[in-house]
Amino acid sequence: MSVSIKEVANRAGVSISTVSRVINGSKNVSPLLKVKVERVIAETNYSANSIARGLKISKTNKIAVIITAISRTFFTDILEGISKEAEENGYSVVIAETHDSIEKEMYLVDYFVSQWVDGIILASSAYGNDMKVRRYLDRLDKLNKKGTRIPVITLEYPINNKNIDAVTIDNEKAAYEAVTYLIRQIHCRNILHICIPFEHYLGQKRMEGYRRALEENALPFLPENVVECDYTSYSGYKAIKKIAEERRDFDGIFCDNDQMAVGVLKACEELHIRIPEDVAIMGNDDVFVASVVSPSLSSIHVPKYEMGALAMKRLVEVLKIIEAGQKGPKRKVLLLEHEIVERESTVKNNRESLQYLSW
Amino acid sequence: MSVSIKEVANRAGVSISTVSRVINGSKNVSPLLKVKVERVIAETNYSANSIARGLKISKTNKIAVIITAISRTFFTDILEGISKEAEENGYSVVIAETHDSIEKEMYLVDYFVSQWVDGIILASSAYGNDMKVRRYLDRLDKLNKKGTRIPVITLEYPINNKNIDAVTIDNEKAAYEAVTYLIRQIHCRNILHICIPFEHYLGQKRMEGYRRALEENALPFLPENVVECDYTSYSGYKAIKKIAEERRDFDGIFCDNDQMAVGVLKACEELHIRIPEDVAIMGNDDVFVASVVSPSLSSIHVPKYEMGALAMKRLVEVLKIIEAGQKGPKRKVLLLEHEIVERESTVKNNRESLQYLSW
DNA sequence: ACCAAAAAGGAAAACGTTTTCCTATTTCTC
DNA sequence: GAGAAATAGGAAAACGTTTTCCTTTTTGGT
Repeated sequence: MSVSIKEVANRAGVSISTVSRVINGSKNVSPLLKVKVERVIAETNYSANSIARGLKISKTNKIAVIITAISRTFFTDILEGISKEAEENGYSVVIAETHDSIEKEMYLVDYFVSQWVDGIILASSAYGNDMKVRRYLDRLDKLNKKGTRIPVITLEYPINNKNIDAVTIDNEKAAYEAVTYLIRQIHCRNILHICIPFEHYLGQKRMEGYRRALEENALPFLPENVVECDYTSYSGYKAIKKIAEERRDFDGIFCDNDQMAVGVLKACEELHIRIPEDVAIMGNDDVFVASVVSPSLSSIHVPKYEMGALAMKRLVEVLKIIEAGQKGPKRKVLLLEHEIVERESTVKNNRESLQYLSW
Repeated sequence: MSVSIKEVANRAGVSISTVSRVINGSKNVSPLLKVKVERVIAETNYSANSIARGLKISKTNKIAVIITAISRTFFTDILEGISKEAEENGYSVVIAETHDSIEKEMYLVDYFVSQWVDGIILASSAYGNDMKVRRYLDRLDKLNKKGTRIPVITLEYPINNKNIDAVTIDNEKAAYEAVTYLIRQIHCRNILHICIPFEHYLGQKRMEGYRRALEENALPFLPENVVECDYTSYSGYKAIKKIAEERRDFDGIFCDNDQMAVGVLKACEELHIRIPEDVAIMGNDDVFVASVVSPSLSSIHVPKYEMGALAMKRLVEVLKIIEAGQKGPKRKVLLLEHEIVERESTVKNNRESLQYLSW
């Protein structure tokens, strides 16, 4: 057992209160005693027990981060951003995975609340509008309200609740721009859309963008050109194989994430479809793998690191306001800029220097 | 603020003790009161404050995992293994990154100790034998000793301390087998070794394996065939570019990790070196990227998920023993089996089905 | 029916802090 | 130099639990 404040007080010949005051830099302790106490602290290597302190002051300096899975590469940069910013502000970060289960997500929120985390960063899987989801959103809402408020902020997209902060990009616009790029720059006329599940908010937004781009460029929207997949590379791979079997024509593919795009790439390779000559491919997210595969993958760059850092920054900001006793600030949805990154899957021989590869 | 045990006791018309007994399933509470209390708990949504409980029973059910960086893909499967096993045993996991700084690592250990984590899983960067490292190892050692012991277990390789548990593979043997495979199966005669830093324990072991394989197959060990790199793809890329510039001959490359191997792959592509016809390449770790790049990368498969799960299992085991009041068990070094995975970078057209790709 | 033993359940101490409340001492002000 | 004001610093309450130590009630054996 490590040494307690009592022990330090005894050794320094002062009261517990004085030691506490020294630790916390409060007023009303003379230089003499201060030095004495500090010496004892140094030689005993004492460090205040944060459990006990947490109990007393109802603050744990812990932020919970709930994501779907660590293995989803999309999150790695986000996590780096979060943890760097957290560290700078004296917070520590607890990461948990939902594996896309909304039950798990609900459980985790409750769990972390019982653990007295100071705030929650959430990449939610809660979409749809059924009873369960509504109740869950209500619960989140309550956390966000006055009283001992635990602020929540969501990543990727604004959750379906008008009170919860979010940091995100404009997903509709990103999809729109990607497809427009394929049409205008690469001159595709027949573009497949490899989707994440439709019911998901992100899925819908990207679908809207895809559609709008076609319409504005006077291209027909063909339902059979849209394939609902499930995030994994294999689902993208299968989709292309199936379409090829049906001998359908296409000259461009827009994938909702890079992971599926990699599967698409593999399928094309096996089918001896030349990329980008026969078919141009756009991914989404610009995960590090995109620049590592061959041909390297054009994608929509999402500022993931910034997204994480910003989420944490906002949380700290809100926490400060709450701590100051004021009521929580109005909701904010922070919109970050995305950007199209051209690589070999849309432009021949467009090789980038490995030097700038962060991996 | 959520409802406290006192509130529950009041509402149920019983004492705090009784509520506590119900929560913890202790003896000596009549069915009647039990039901009453349970009802109140259900309707108030009460859940015991784990901070207070932690303070009382000196157990937080938290395990700290200290790794170098989340972005190092090697750890993702490990983390999955850890978190699954942790969850099954009622532990939650806190992840922190050292970014290869030993100071940071030391700080984190102290931090987590002050946070009263129940145990620590550590992918240490502490190697070498200077004063600082020795002091640090001493400190770890003390944690592991009797008293309120906090068990520590290291990943990847046994840390230089004879008392700390580890779960690892036989790194020397793995390197030996990889190089032997290049010599015997692929008939390479001139094998480069792209290394992680020599001073690192792992670097040394792999070097030994490389050397032994050459010797046992009567091939000369040429110092200029060994290049010390720094984990990143770019360092591997540069190494090959430089060697090519010097117009040196080689027909096989063994890389200490897949990340550098990917850089090597890129360099070869730019140099119009055909893989595997001109040069065969072996990576190490079998990170998911290995099966995603083209040509796909042969590698040494390290059972990462199992590694994480096993580390956690062992920790739980030790924790149980300690909790039972017995003195900590003898040190254990758990050795897992690695395996050579052949892909296109050593065998032409050796394509694997995407179906089994976990990504 | 009586007594011992077992079971039930409450009061209060303890965990390691922070902080309020108080008293004693020092420092000003005139 | 006297009184007020400011400063130092200790004792104790409080945070939300678990658990020990009791006292009271129930059970069971004869």
